[in-house]
Formats: sequence, C-alpha cells, structure tokens
Amino acid sequence: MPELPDVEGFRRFFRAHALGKTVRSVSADPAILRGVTPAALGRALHGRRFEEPSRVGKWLTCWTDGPALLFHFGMTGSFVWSAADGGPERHRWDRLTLVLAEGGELRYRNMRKLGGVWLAHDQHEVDDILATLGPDAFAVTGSQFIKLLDHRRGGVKAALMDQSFIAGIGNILADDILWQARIHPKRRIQTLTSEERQRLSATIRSILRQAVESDDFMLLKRPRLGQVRGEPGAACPRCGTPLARTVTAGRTTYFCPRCQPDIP
DNA sequence: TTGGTTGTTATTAT
DNA sequence: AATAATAACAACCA
Repeated sequence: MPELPDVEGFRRFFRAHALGKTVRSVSADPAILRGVTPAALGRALHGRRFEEPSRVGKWLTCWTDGPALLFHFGMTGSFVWSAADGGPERHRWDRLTLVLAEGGELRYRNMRKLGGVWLAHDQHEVDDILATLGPDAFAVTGSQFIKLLDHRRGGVKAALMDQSFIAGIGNILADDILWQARIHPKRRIQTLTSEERQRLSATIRSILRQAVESDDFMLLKRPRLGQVRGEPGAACPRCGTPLARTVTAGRTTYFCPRCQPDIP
C-alpha cells in the first residue's frame, strides 16, 4: 500500500520522467478527478512545463510553470512510464495519462477509485487541499514529535495513523514502527515514559530513512513485522512468540505480545 | 457467494 | 473538544 516511502518513490519517479517536460495532451477518467473535468484539466495543463515535485505525507504535488497536479494514491495507486518507442500499452486502470511533448507518457494507474487527482491553480489552493495534514513524518524533528505527543491523548497507533496528527504513516508502517519500538499498539500516549517517547521518535526516523533509501520497503533486510504479517501462524521475527492480532481504528493490527506488553 | 483487505472521509458515540 | 468506533467507498482475491 502506498505509504510515505512509496510516495517518495513516486516523487522521484515523476521527477525522473517529467521534470522540465511539456504537456502535449492529457486524457483522464473523470471518476478519478476531484473537482475538475477532463476537458478543464487538459486546458489547464496544455503547454505547461513540469517543475520540482514535492511530497507531504502520502500526497504528491506536481507543480508546473502554471497550476499544480496533486496525486493521492489511495491503496492501489502507482505511476507507469511508457517511452515513446515500445513502452507498455495503456491499461484499463490507467486513470490519467500525461502525454509529453518530448516523447513518452506518464500514467497514473489505480485499480480502485480510492485516492484521486486534484488540480490547484496556485499555492493557496494547494494549501487548502493539504490543510488538514499534520507535519510530514519524515521531515519532523525529534523534538517536534515529542512535543506533538505531549498534546495528544488516546491510543498510540491511532495517533500514528492519523494524518492530521502526523502525515505519511499507514497501517503496515505503524505496526512495524511499534514492533520495532516495542510498544503495544493500544498503549495510551499519556502512559508512555519519556524513554518510550524517545524510542518511538527514533524508530520512526530510522524506519522511514531506511525505507526511503531502500527504494523498496518490502526488500528491507532488517527484521520487520511486515515480513510475516498475514501469514498463518506468524511468529515474532525477534523472539518467535506467535503474533497477536487485533483491530485498531478499523484496521488489522499485528503485534508481539511478548515484546510489546500491554501496560495500562 | 462471502469475507477480507486498506486510506480516507463521514457519521455517530463517548 | 478531542478521540473512538463504525460504515462506506472500490475492486480484487481466496
């Protein structure tokens, strides 16, 4: 599922293929566009040149020398590049295709229709779309995060997944982070010791850094919960204890009952 | 055929 | 007011 490291990969991908390139034409599935029609999007982007794309949380903002395109990848979104000569054919789930004047097509593919594509005409409109997001989970400093925790009550996993609290962490990453930091997902934030808060902060930074650098989170060599989650009879990669399964904020949650004891 | 999956939003409850 | 729980959305897979 696209979480922060995946979207950071999409940012680099977009940059590698579209930076400095000019839009010749756009074709779009209206079902994936938010607040703009395919025709209006085509008019807004025609002849525009892409500038440096930026990311906050799971959102990607692709600026041109005019308006900006914003992407959210939902649970199944990705980018596909098709070179001018011999690239892959268009696919039924390619919801948006940017045909570039210099050759090639950059496609936004999304099997389902969660997520979407927005058009913003200026910085103010971009800010409006991203207004509810908390600070980016990878950009936030340790002391900023500790301060955020001071003002948050309730379950720790629910907070990590709350995009308005901190942006970029989804269900899979949250489980991995809490397992690595040895904190039970349902621990109340008020009950976390300052040592645990520090450990949580450091773990977020370390896991996100490795995930972003590895380019492919699933290939990370370090022991991770994500390597075994979902397997029948899954055991903790650290101690071999059978993993426990529960539901938090409506999402399946795996944790090690031995490494992550529940302290009320 | 049914249930499970996941990110976000909306709604309702605490 | 803030947090929690739940359903809804979409579409595939087992």
